[in-house]
This record gives sequence, structure tokens and C-alpha cells, in this order.
Amino acid sequence: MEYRFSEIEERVKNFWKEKNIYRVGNAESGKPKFYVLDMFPYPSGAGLHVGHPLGYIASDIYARFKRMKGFNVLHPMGMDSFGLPAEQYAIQTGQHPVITTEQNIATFKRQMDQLGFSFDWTREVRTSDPKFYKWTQWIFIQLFQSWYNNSTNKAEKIDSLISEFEKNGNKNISAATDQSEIFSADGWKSFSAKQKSDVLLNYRLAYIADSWVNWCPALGTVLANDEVKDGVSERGGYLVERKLMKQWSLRITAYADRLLQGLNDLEWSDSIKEAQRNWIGKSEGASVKFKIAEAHSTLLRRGAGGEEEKNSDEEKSPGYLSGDTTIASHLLKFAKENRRNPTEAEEFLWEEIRNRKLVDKFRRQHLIEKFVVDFVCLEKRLIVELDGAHHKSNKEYDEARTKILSELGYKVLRFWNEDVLKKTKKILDIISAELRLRDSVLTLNPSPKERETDADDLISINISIEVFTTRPDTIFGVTFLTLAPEHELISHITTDAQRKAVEEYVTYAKNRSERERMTDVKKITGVFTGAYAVHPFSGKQIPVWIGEYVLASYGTGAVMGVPGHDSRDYGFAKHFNLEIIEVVSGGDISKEAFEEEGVNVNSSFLDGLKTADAKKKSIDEIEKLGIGKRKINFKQRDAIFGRQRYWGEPIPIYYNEEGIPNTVDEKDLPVLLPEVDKYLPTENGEPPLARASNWKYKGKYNFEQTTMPGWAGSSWYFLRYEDPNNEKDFVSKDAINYWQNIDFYIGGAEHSTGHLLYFRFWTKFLFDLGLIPFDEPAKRLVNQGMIQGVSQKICKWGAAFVKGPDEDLGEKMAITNGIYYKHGDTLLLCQMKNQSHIFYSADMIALFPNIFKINATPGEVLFAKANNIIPPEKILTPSNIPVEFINDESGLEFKKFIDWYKVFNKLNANIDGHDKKFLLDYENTVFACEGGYWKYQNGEFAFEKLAGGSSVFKNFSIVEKMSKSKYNVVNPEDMVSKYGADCFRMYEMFLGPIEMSKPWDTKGIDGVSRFLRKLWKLFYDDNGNWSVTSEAATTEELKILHKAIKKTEDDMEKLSFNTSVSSFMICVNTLTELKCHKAEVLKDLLLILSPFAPFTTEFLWREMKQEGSIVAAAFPKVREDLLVENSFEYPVAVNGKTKTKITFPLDKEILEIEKEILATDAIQKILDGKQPKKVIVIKGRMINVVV
RNA sequence: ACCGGGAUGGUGGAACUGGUAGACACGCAGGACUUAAAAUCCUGUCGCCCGAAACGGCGGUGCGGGUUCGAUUCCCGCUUCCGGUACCA
Repeated sequence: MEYRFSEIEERVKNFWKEKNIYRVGNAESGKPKFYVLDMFPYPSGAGLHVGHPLGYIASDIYARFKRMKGFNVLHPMGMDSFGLPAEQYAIQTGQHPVITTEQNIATFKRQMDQLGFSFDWTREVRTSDPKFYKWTQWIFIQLFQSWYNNSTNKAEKIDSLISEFEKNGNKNISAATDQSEIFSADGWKSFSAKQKSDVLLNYRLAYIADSWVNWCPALGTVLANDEVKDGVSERGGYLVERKLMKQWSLRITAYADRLLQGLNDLEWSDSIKEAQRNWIGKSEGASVKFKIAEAHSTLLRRGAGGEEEKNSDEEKSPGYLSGDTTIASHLLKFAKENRRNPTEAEEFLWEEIRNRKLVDKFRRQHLIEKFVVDFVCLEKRLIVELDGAHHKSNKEYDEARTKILSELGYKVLRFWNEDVLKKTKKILDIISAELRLRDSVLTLNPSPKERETDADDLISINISIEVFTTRPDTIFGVTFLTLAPEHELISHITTDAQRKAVEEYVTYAKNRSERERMTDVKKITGVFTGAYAVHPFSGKQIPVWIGEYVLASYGTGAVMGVPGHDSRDYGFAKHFNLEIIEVVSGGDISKEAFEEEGVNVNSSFLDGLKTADAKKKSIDEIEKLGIGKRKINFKQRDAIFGRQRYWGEPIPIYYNEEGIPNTVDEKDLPVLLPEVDKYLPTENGEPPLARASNWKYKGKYNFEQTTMPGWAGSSWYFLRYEDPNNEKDFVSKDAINYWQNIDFYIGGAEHSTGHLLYFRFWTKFLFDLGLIPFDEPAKRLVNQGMIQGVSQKICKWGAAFVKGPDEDLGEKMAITNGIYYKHGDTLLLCQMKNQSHIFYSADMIALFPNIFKINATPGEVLFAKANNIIPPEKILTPSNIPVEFINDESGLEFKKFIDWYKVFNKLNANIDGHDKKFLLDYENTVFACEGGYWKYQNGEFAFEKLAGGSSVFKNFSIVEKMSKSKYNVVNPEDMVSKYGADCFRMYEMFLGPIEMSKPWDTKGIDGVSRFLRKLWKLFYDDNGNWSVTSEAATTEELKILHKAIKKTEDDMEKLSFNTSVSSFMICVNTLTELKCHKAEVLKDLLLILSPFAPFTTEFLWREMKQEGSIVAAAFPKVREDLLVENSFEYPVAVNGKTKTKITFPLDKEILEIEKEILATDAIQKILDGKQPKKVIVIKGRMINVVV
């Protein structure tokens, strides 16, 4: 027969199905196990594109190879089926995400099966399947019920912590915790249930806390730091704002050190390991407090009515302080000193509140910024103040105070003491009503404005600034301190003289976008606060500055400036002319900062010490003075775990009558996603699950309303494949003991700091609880490169012409920073990479007077900062258009494109991203082309000519990530129907090393297609007749075969699939030349090819009447004896340049070779009578004659 | 800016631990078969030079140095591209 791949694929598929060939058993197979896993895909609506299969093909080849090598191979596939796109689609269409997801999965599976992957679909897992997420929820419960014991360095059950509390309080506990104050066993026992719960939350690995998050109002959800790019959401580009919310978080920081250490033993790529190390970002050093000189300490007004109660929250739990934490302790002490007896009214109202006549939690005598207020509900930002008679005389002060608190976002209710006692119910009603009105989710207000102070009411407080440093040894080199512009103490220490400058600078820094900071890194900015700090050892006064190079989010938001030994401090000091002192010798600090280690000088008691010793000594001294301590800082922060979304796993938590979070009973799992009317957040900003009616636990308790993030299911899914249908356990002991962890994991490098960290974290946690026998999920990890698409772009709003006077400037800028094409001598520039500058020609400016609103002389080049002249949305942007409208000869088929464009427009009003704008206003869009513009006029697009231009449209292409929104997706189905699955598989492998990214290009696929037909011809002659013979093979033929076997086997472990494909080609080419149709050779050839081309080889295997399926056959053994050569053709070089080749037996003595070589004519001729200095002979390699 | 990985013919790429640079393909050119096309097959294909040819000469793996008998491979200094991180004190 002829090579008809579609028929072959059909028949082979049926055969495999009949035989259930890919079913994988467990230990009963008696074989050693091998676990090969792909990162499972999110089943998007676009289906698979040619980039997806790259990793799947590689892992499939590897899995098939391992199977042939006698392993019981687990090679499953599943779906990461919770995610935002399905939810977005549901929001737009009202269709339940279950339905969309189901449809998408069906497409994905069909496409995968076409490619002949050896997945055992009976082991499929889907993260959105309740049978699966039941166990995701179960693991969450385990996290909630655990704490991290630093003494044993592992997670333990929370019960062990509670029993320790009962015995000794928390003084002996060393834990990963937010709990900072100590309590005794009696203290613990005296706590209320709510208090106990709050304390335990500070220890649990899954905990709830108020935290600042990135809130995206448009998506109605919280985004992780790595999902926010340049202040907008990565997906969709919506604005993101900082907001304070109650959030479920996972205490991954407890594992920071182990996640770091564990990397050393993994067979992962260096780049991924390095990325994880940097992400965790461990640095060792010290924290040091610098006192602000007395004269600059702020004078603070004492709080009105500020009574301090012994058992107030502040004392027990500083974690709840909402005041300025640095001055808090001083203020609290002050409040105590000025204690007065609580008024009857206060006592009374407190009792009323405590008896839970009000739902929300109130705190008493709480510190807010600089005031102690009587009662406050932090969640709703409601303050209740009670005034006695003496306050009546102080009206102005109260008003000022109320004003400041309102600016902070608080509502202040003020009542007379007498009224509280007489009209209790009414007052409680007012408070309740106010509480109901206030949103529990609050936006941060701008920093409080300073208020006028009244000298009579001032007190003086000592302020100190805490810094973190990795070089405490350079402490004598400190000549200034720098604070982040956001630093909370700035307003307290700034002198009046500097206040204006500081305010201006802080405003400037706040308005600086990420992008601006990115583009001018070298720019040094800062301002002096006017205040001085005192050096703890020398007593010298050192200025305190503010600089945007200091980040508020890392360390303490303040650094000690050591310009001699830190390059950023050096730049800052040079720029502002600050003192630079050398304290470590070895460099030349007049030129640059010396950051290496050396010997201390000018450093008092550290003089003469080497850096390492100086570090130690300096920290010892710092600790002695009580102004700081040894400290390890991590960049990594705890992972926020709650999402304000519908399409995710519900968090298995409910709240009891007292508002205490409890876990749902295991027997009640899974907590199913409730039905809702809409998939949007509620009008009050509550998550979508709040829409569910009658969704109560045990009929009365409220469930947690946020859901888990996308990475929850993927953090443990690999375990479930081992035992996918177990209803009693997340995975059985038997299965886990047999299959263990992943031997070979493959996926994209973009998950290096997300999924790959969380998945290691969960594995370590499950290991700590003794649930699994290993603490790393994947032994070997390979990252496949991205297959990029070639997108076609056109320019809207026309393009810019760059002409003289400085041709170079135009061309160079365009080539390195933007996308361009040339039109004669004119460079047509479409977009600058950083978008900060765009060239426009005067012609263009003249053409669009309404856009540019400036005058220009024809021929002039305008070098314009885009946002100065044109509103940002009018900036010229290239836009992607579907590849199918591009004709190789004539460029864009404009009419066709426009027809599509109009229709598409109407259908896709809700498309994400910046293309949305492009698609929505085609009537206002102008398309640039060679020599003119297409403009929309009178209901049609018409061409408007510039002088001498043609109307041929010029598109241009660019290589970028394949994605639906870029219209550059190549569907594997098209490739499969055109060339066959085997050809597609082999071609993707032949493209190059799998780790490398490359653009998709079908140019070379014909070569692979020819190869398969050549292979076929070894089996069938030109007339389609079977031509395989049973003759014995010659040694030559066997040699060729075994060379290929050896090469394939070696390449397999290196995953060098591109070179194995070429060795198959060599083998088939040679066998064709030799006219070899011998079964003895062809049988083994099919075997080594079968991992790559499973359909064709299985078919021919059956035709050869071989036993069983080729999938289950053994990989052929290499006959090394055939590969041993007894002679070698030596390249002979003179001075390293190859001149000739001579063959010698391999066992010939080196000395003899030397002799003979020198005697040959060729060498004699080159030597030309000269004596060789030296002859180098390396057996089986080469010969070099040195003259 | 830092971290990681690259840069080899017209193109994708190959070259084991320092040992014949350009395997295997694509494309291109010429030829065979064919009425023709497709398909297939054969020949050539890093550049320059000499020549009828050569198993001739010279140069050549981003650039500049170095180590070595010998460097695509190792070292130093750059340029540039891709990916990651975001001034981490």
C-alpha cells in the first residue's frame, strides 16, 4: 500500500483502544516504576496551539522509551480547569463555567489524542472536579490545623501547640509566627475563645489576617504581586489599587530556608534554581536603630480622653495596632501615665458592646495614628468618642481631631457621657446603623496631613529609625540615613524649613510610575528632611535623607548610607555632596564604592579586623547596646490564598456565632461551589459567593466567601494521578509508596517562581505530617522553550516618517527600540519599545491637525515626548491582525480584512487588552500603508494618497508569544491533517533542542515528511507491494543499524531529540542506498523509531506480523561488538591546521605512528626539510605536527 | 541595574570531557524522468583566491585580547539578543 497516514492513524488508534494499551497498573506489574509528568494545561477556549505539544511530545517520547526499557511508566494528563478566563466568559455570557470548561476539555483531549500521546486517561485529574477539590480542601484544613515548629524544623499539628500553651504559655515556643508578645499558661487560660482563636491564627500555616493587597475593581479580585504589571492587571490591563482586606494566607515563609536548601539536590536547570533563590532572597545581616537627635523629635499632642486600660488590646497584641508603630509604645506609656478612672459612661458602653449587642468588633482605648480614641471598629473604620463636661470647653481641638481622623477614612461619632447612660438603646442603634452603612473593605487614604499644634498640649517623644543592613561591619562608614518616600516617620521628623521640599518630593515620588523608574534607573533623586540622627558609636550627627532608591516594602524601608562601600549610597552621596568615609581598605573610594571584603580602618574597635570578623564583632556590640540584633531577611512574603472569585475551590471554613473561623468537618467535604445568579462580585464588593442564597453550613453558619487561587490544585495534583479514584484518602499509602515522586517533569519556565515554589512547599508540608515519604515533588525538571508565533501587524493612526536632518538618529532608534519599515529613504516608524518617544513627520502632523494640535514646517522632524503632545490613547500603536489576511505577494488583503473587522468588532466588544480599543472604534481608525492612509469616510474605507505614494498596504511581521489575542495561533490539527501526526511529532522535535525558544516555522517540515515516506519505501516498493525479506543482514547493515540504536539511546537521556531524528535520517538514507529490505534490520529500526512515530511504526509492526503492540516491546540491545572499529582515519594537522588524513590500526603504537607520519610524502612536502619540534599523537583522535 | 541562557552558512540547527567546524534538514542552483506540472531521483551549495581538476592556498563559529601543540568549547574585557527579577540595603 501507499503511505496514507490518516488511514494508518485511524487503524492504529482503534487497535490501541481495543487493547487498552496505555492502561497503567501499580506495583503488581512487578516492574520498577518511572513517573513522567507534563505540567497540565489550562483548557482555554482557543484549544491547543503548536506550542503546547512541544513538551508533551518530548515527555511522550521519553515515557515510551522508558517503557521499552522495562519500566512501569506513569505518564498521565489532566486539566488545570479552574481559572479566570472561564469565569470572565461566564460573566459576559451568563453560561456556567462548568459548561465552558467541559467543552474546552473535550477539545483539548481530542487534539491530544490525535497526536498519539500515551496518556492513561483513566487517571485523568481535573482541579475543578469536586472529587478532586475535596482533597485540595482537605489539605487546606491540614494547613489550618498545623503550625511550624522552628525547633524541630517541621510543621506539627496545632494540638501540640495548644497543649504547650496550657502548660507553659508560649515562652518556650520557637515558631514561624506573627505573635510577638509572650503570655503565660494562666494568661492563655484566661483568654476568651475569640482571643484564643486570634492567637492561634498567628501560628497556623493557613491563617487570616488583614493585609495590603492589590485590588482590581474591574476584575473584582485580588491579584498576586506577580500578576500586576506596571500598576495594572497582567490579564486585561485593568487598574489595580492598594487596599486593606482580610485575607487568607499561607505561611510559606516558614519554609523559606528549606525551599532554599532543597534546591541543592535537585536535577533542575540552573536558571530555575537561581530564579527561586533570588525569589526567596535570603540575606543575613543586622537590624540597627538610629536615634533621632532630640531637637528633631516631634512634639505630639496627647489624645483627648485617652485612658489606658490595663487589659486593653494594645498591650496584649501589638499586631492589632493601627497607629504609628514606632511611636506607639511611647504614646501608650504616655497614655498610662495620664490615666484617669474610666467614666461610668465608658464602662457602660463597653459592657454593652462586649455583650455583643453590636456585631462588629470594637477595640477600646485604641491608638489611631497619633491619637488614642475611646472606641474603634477597625474593620469599618468607625470611631466612637465619649465626651465629658470638660470637653465642652475644647471644641476647636475636638473638631481638628475629628477632621484628621476623617481624612484617614474614619467616621467619628461623638456622644455625651450623660446620653450614653440615659439613651443607651438609641445610641446603640445609631452605632449599628452607621456600621451597616460602612463598607468593610476600605481604600487607603493619603497620608495624614499635619495639623497645627498647640504648645500647651505637646509632649516630646524619642523617635528612632530602624535600618536593615547586610554589612554591619561598615557601621563607622555611615554618613547619612535614607528613608523610602513612603516611610511613616517622615512627617514626624521633617523640620519646618524642609517641610515644603519634602512634601514636594514625596508627591513627586508617589507619582512616579514603575515605567518611569525603569527607564531612568541612573537618575538620582532625594531630599533632606532637615533632621539628624545620632550615630550609636561615634555620637556624630548624621543627616536623614529621603530617596526613591530605597524601597518601602523591603527590610525596614530605611537604609544606613555607607557611601564608601555601597554603590547606590555612593551615587547618592556624590550627587548630594555628602561625606564619604573609607572604613574597609582595599579599594579606591575616590573613584567608586568598594563593595568587596577587606580589612577595617577608621572604625574604632573594628580596626584591623577582616570583614567576616568585623561583622560578628559589630553585631555583638550592637546587641550589647540594645539597639539592634542579628537578623535574616527574606524577600519572599507569605502567599495570599483567598481570591474574590467564583471559579475556584471554596475555602472549607465557616464562622461560628462569635465570628471565629472553623474548619468544615472532614465528613462534610467537599464544600461544593454554590449556584449564583451572576458571577460578579456583589455591589458592596463582596465576592461572588456572597450571592449564593441559603448557603449555610449546618444550616446556620456562614461559609468563607473567597475561593482558592489558581495554584491551589496544581500544588498537589501530581499525587492524585497515583491514585485518582480514591474516595477515602487523597492518595493511598500503597500507591504513594510505589510511585513516589516525579522522576521527570516538564513544563514552561514561566512557572519558575509561582507553581514550582508552591508545589515544593505543599510537598514539604505533606512530608512533615508524615503523609508522603518524600519532601521534593520532582527529581528532574526540564523547561521546554516557547514556540513563538509570527504575528502580522499594521499601524493604526498612521505611522511616523523620520527624515533627515539626522538620519542616523532615526534609523538607530527605530532599529533598536521599535518596529519599523523603510519606504524609500524614509523610515516609517511604528512603535518605540519604551513608548517614551515617538517620531512624527510634519506631513503627518499636517494630515491630522485634530490629533496633534501643533504647527510644523513640512520636512521638519519632530522628536516628541509622546504624552506631552498627544493624549495617550491616541498614541500610534501597531495592532495584530489575523495571519490569514496576509497574502505573500500583495501584503494585506485590505477589503477582506475590513469586512472581517467590522463583523468581529460587533461580536467582540468585550475583548481584553489594548486591542479592545483598536477594535471598537474602526470608524475613527486610520490605517497606514505605503504612501498613504486608509480612512473611514461615508460608510467605507477609502484611500487617501500622500505625495507619490502607492496604495499597496504594507504589513510587517514580528515574532512573539503565540496567543489568541494576537491572532497568530497555529493549530496543530491543521498540521496533522496535512502531514500526519507522526510527521508533526518528529518535526517539532527536529526543530532544535527542546529548551530553546523558537518561532514556529513550517519551512522544514517537508524534510521530515520525505523521511517518513523513505522509511515506508523500505517496506513497500514503488508499486505498493510488501518488499520485506527474511534474508540475513550483512555486517555493514547491522553496523548502520546499531550505530543508530546507540545514538538514540544516548540522546534519550540527554533529551537531544533533534539529533536522534537526524540519526534516523542517516540510517534510513544509508539503508535505502544499500537497498536493504531485511526484516532483521527493519524490525529494530521500527523499535527505535516508535517513541517518535508511534502510528507508522505500530502499523508496520503489525504488518510484519510481530507479537503484540510495539508499545509494549523491548528496546533493542546495542551490539557493541559491531561498533568497535579496529582502525581510525587520523586527521593530520601541522601547527593545528588539518592537512591530510591517514588511516592507522587503532592498536598501533604511538611511536610507530609518529615515525610513519613523518615519513609520508604529504608531511615531508609541508615540512620542506625543516625539523618538526614535536609530534603529538592522541590515540583514536588526531595527530598534530608542531614545526 | 542584577541574575540566567544565547550569538555558528541564505535558514533551522550539529560538533562527546579542548582534537577533522558546518552533521541532518530546509532553501537555492543545475540536471534526470514527464507533453507539462507535482512527486521522485542525481549533482552542487561557508566565503575569497588559483586552477582543467585536486584529497590546492587563505580566511572563517558576535567583537578585542589571553592560555594551549591545538579553542565554537577554557579565561579576561566588550557588543547584542532572549527570558526572569525589579533599585533587596
